[in-house]
Amino acid sequence: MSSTAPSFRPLYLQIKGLLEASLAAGEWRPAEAIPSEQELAGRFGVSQGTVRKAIDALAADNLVVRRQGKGTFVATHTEEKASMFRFLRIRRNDELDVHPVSRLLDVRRGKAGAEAARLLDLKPGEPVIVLRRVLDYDGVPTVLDEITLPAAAFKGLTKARVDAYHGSMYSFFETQFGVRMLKAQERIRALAADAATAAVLAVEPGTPLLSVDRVTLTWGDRPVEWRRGLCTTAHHHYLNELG
Amino acid sequence: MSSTAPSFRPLYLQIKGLLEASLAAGEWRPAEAIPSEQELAGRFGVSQGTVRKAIDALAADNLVVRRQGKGTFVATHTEEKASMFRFLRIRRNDELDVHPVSRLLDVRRGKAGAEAARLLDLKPGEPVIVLRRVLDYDGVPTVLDEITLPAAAFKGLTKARVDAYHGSMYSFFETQFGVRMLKAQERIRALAADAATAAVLAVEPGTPLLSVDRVTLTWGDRPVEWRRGLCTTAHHHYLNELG
DNA sequence: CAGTGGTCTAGACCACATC
DNA sequence: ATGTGGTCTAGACCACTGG
Repeated sequence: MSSTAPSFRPLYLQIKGLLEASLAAGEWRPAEAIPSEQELAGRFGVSQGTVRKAIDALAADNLVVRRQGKGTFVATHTEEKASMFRFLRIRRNDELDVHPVSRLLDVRRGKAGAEAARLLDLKPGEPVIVLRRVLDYDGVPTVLDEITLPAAAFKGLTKARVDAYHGSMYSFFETQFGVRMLKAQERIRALAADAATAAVLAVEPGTPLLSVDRVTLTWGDRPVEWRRGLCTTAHHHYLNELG
Repeated sequence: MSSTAPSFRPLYLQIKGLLEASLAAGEWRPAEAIPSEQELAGRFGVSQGTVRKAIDALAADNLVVRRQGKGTFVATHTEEKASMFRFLRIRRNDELDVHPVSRLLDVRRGKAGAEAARLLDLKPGEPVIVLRRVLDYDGVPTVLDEITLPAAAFKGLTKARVDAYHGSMYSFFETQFGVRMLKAQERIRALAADAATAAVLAVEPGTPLLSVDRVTLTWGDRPVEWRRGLCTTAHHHYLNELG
């Protein structure tokens, strides 16, 4: 049915690329259903099986969620109840899946330093927004996060708006600014707590902490968040499953 | 063609289970080709497409490697040139993919303590083997590993045999003892270097170190290795990609 | 009931490796 | 030339959801 492939990629990967482009362009909003496999097959002039393989690949990338009997939906950070742990790797040592409570300390505007510029692909001096917050696990301060965002993508972000929002940070970014976090890279080191950090986390200065540097990417592998988390590990740890 | 499904799982998952059982039983040796899709389809009385889906799932689990034009092969730790980084997450800060050199310090036999017994699913006091080694990156000692193994699964393991072997630890375990490492869980904490560790890693006592506790599983999710790695993070970090 | 995704089949053809 | 995995198709039927 289809015209012969112009490029040298399998047809289903070309279809996947087209669907990705539509997703990135916001043709279907988060949590919305995309057209049925039959309809897409007709639109692209390929068989349903080929569309199916394309959508399977999108689902494997967490871009889309299949629900039998209902349809295929654009993935969202808002309604990820169980899979919220995809971007939340800190666990209690006893493995209880307790959700932390976030306490926002402050929101500041400033200019990108050398490191922020490099990691966020900005020029030094471009405007950034820096959020600081503490994650409490069972009331115990455990993680101090410093979140650096390119101001251009988050116009109008204020402490009041964050405080007013109920839900995860990534749900906030997605619903309020249309910035969807797709994947991330984390680099982990150990360092000694400085005085200020020690005070916030209620530990002795010099206590070894986990330092988790995360760069988060959106469509087109564009970095849109740099986050440094400092974590006490007396009662918690960072969990990683190696498939 | 096939008799109707006796259990209530999709046919391709049942086929996958059968293939897994054959793999676990060693019906095909590591690096060996498994039968072709056509032959397996005939053997199980299903279509080739169904066998394909089963094998796709096995490949996604890293149990098997597909090679177009050649066949499908039992995965092995021996010939993983690029993907050796699947179980090696420590990188240089400048991102150069330098392979470390392993220096084996000693091999001791002992009895499982409470922690080893719990993690390896043994009774306290059952015999274990403990290897200690240092990983040098560019000649700089960076990681001190303490590897605890259930002695029952590694009969005849001696320092001389490890020293004589050329290749990765997991390749050694696989080829010499038939123990294949399939997946692992890592729990990461920060702690201060004690005097002995500091000496080995050439840092000051009290220096913050990354502590990586890994429990590695073989067929049937049976734990067969507990490894604690202590890592300096002045020039290296632990890398994790979040899909 | 109709519509969706999920499974299974059978067959055709393509791409790659080997002899 | 042959055999392998990889893609694509068309159609049948199953399982689930919701009116």
